[in-house]
Parts: sequence; C-alpha cells; structure tokens
Amino acid sequence: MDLKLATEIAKCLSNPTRLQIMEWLKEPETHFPPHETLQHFNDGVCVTYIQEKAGLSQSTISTYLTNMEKCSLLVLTRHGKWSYFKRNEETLKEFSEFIL
Amino acid sequence: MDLKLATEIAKCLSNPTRLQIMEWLKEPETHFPPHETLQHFNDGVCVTYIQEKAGLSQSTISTYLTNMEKCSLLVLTRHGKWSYFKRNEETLKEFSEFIL
DNA sequence: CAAACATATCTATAATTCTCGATATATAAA
DNA sequence: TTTATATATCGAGAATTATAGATATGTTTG
Repeated sequence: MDLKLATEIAKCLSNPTRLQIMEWLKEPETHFPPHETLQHFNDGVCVTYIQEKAGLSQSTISTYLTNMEKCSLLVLTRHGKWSYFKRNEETLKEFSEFIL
Repeated sequence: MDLKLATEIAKCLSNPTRLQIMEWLKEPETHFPPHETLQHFNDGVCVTYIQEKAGLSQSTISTYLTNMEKCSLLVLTRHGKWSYFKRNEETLKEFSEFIL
C-alpha cells in the first residue's frame, strides 16, 4: 500500500453513501433481499439492490461501485447479466495498517 | 464512531498532502528538525515545519491542520506562539475498526 | 508599547467531485 | 432475432474542495 493508492481508497470512503455501502456489505443478508437466481451472498450483492437501498440513480451507483472496484476496495464477479460486488477485506486491512 | 464522523475522517485522509502529513507525524524526529525551544516532539510538530516540508502555503496548511483537529485526527497543543499538532492514535484506531 | 513572529481566518478563483438523464453495451428471455 | 433486463459509460450543470494572497489575531521580545 503506497500513498497514492491509500489516497484513492480514502477518497472512496469519504462519501457517506459509499461508506454506507461498505457497511451494508459487511452483512449482505441483513441488508438486502435474497437474489433471484443465487441462493447466497458469496460474491456480494448486485448493483440494482444496492442502488435501490442507496436511493441514488443507477448511473451514480454504478460509477461508485466501479471506482471502488478499481482501487480494489470491492471485488466484482459477474453472473450472467448481473454484477455482484463484495468487500475486499485484504485491501481494507492493508489500508488500515497503512494509516495506523 | 458513526458514519458521519468516519466520512469526515476519510475526507481528511483523501488528499495526498494531508495523508502524507499523517505519515510524517508517525515519526516526527526523522522528518522534522528539532524545535527551537522544546527538546522533544511529545506534542507533535509546529505548523511552520509542516508547512515548509509540505511546500504549500501557510494558510492552506493551517486550514488542513485545523480541520484535521476538528474531526479529532490530530491533537492541538499550544506552547506560547506555537501550535503543535500530533496524531490522535485513538481516533485512528476507532476509524480503522469502523471500516474493518 | 511597538515590532516581529506564528498561526488563523477571510475572500476569491481554479479545479474537482457529485449527480443525473441519456445512451450504449451485454446478456437473457420470448 | 426482437424485446426486456442489468449494468456501464458519456456529457453536462450544480456543488464542493483546493489553494493562494491578504489580513486579522495572539504571543513574544526589545
């Protein structure tokens, strides 16, 4: 973890909606309805569910999630037409160690 | 630590200069010259030294430090005409626990 | 008390981020 | 193979942040 990446990560976390999403993704089953096809949250939550819960536009949330994935805060897994995002605990740990 | 405070803290950390200052303050003695009057860094580093090392204007750095202190990332101690800033490890730990 | 010094605050402009609607792309379903 | 669904990307205007110079405030020193 270098200064540049840590700054990008902090930028992602510096918006209440994005930080809230990170919190929700700690426990997807308590914050989101079950998916239509998948019977689990192993790969996280799909964009639509996150968008509906956040209450911002689809494009905004999609951009948020894409950026969070680019700095490896989130991991993206595609299943058919759905994109699932889950937390990358490893990155969070490295960021945490960087600032402490 | 609630969402609002955590967001403010992340905002402070989301700028490369501010994040760099937090890093420098981990080891003041290796990054800053000794102070004129104080023989230690127990209360951190004075604004001028941080400003000179960062290379931004006095007003900018002063504003940075004041804001970082407002969300308790830094602790301010005044000695005469100098303001010393040091890291607040407790807040960093709480922020860290919040995101993990 | 006046001058010098350290820091804080004010004001303003440039740069960046926020957020949306529109549109494009990709997959699935009919 | 058209249509519906899910997500991504583009373009733009509004809001916020970055940053500086000027100035104010508070402290020390002569």
